[in-house]
Amino acid sequence: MGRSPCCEKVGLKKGPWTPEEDQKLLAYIDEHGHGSWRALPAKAGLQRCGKSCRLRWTNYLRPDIKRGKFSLQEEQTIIQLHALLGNRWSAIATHLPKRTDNEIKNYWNTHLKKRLTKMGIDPVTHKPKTDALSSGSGNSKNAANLSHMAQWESARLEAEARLVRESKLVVVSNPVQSQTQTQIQTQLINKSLPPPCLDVLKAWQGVWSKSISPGMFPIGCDDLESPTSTLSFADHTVTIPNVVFNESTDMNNSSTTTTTTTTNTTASAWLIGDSFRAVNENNMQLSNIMEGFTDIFGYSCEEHNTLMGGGDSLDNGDKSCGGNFEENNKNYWNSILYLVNASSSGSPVF
DNA sequence: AAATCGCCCAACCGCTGTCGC
DNA sequence: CGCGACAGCGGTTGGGCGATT
Repeated sequence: MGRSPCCEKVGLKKGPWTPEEDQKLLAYIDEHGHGSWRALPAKAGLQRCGKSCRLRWTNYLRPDIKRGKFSLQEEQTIIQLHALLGNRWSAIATHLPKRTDNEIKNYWNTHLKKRLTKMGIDPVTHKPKTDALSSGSGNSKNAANLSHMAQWESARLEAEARLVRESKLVVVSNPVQSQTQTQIQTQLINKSLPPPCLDVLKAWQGVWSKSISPGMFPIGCDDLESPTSTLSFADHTVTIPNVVFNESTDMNNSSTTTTTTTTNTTASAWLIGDSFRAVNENNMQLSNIMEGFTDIFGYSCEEHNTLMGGGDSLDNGDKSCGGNFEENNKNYWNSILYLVNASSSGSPVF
């Protein structure tokens, strides 16, 4: 690996860029394109290394960069994709037009990560923190089991993400196989594979319902405060296209169709909200947690029921906010798959 | 008003992957 | 195949700035 000497060269400037330098770089790229980054600084009359120029251009000067506050939908996308991809910021950035990987990384580290942590969710695994369980209930066996399950969940999630990616690749590259792949994809969705976190959340419910008495909450939730957002619920309502898979049960035909509808929802939001709600609907602190989720994901359970068409997809006798795990599962993957499908075909990830 | 603290984010560092010779 | 040059990526840093004491 020949590591370039780059900025180690004497006389090259480091640190913040001046408006004059920006102007030079912009003018040069505007006229010639960036070409070789290494050769650019000399040609553009800049006392910078090529790497610094590239970074300045890609993270700041590029004309198609959107700056400023992240929208709610962008936040949701980041959280969902981070659950799938981890810290692969460039991959995540390909799904957020006009946002740079650096910006997304910074936003995650300074905002989203903290908010999830504050709500008792591990920002790495996107699962409820298990230490909260052990310290809150004293049930170390359950906590250990959950920890174990979390590991399996992580492994499985990775495999599922890979499957989805591969499916996408095949769809793009091989139209003959694409139908089969879509079937696999659909089977994946319909086989009641719980969405990420769901197993743990279900178990978590069990632990909580057994061990938590009113007013007693795990560490990490005790000091939970309402997130700082001042948005109203109405403001939170966002439109997220929801891919719906309609699978034919005809085994000879095995046809699978995919249609796209638009609903005001995102599946993972009410999944998690549901799990929390199921623990103890009357607990005040729980409602704070729910507020937190509502703030992060954009709407409440009640909203979800309304938005999903009066609870048609959720009822089946279950009056809680979506007790239907299969439905949750489908919607979670629909949501992820929408992101996948919505991405450009040239995405390096999918 | 000054000092301190904490947050944010642009920029840097160092590693890996890719490509051409 | 091996090597070097280069681009790209993710982790980390540190300066600026607003909030708090």
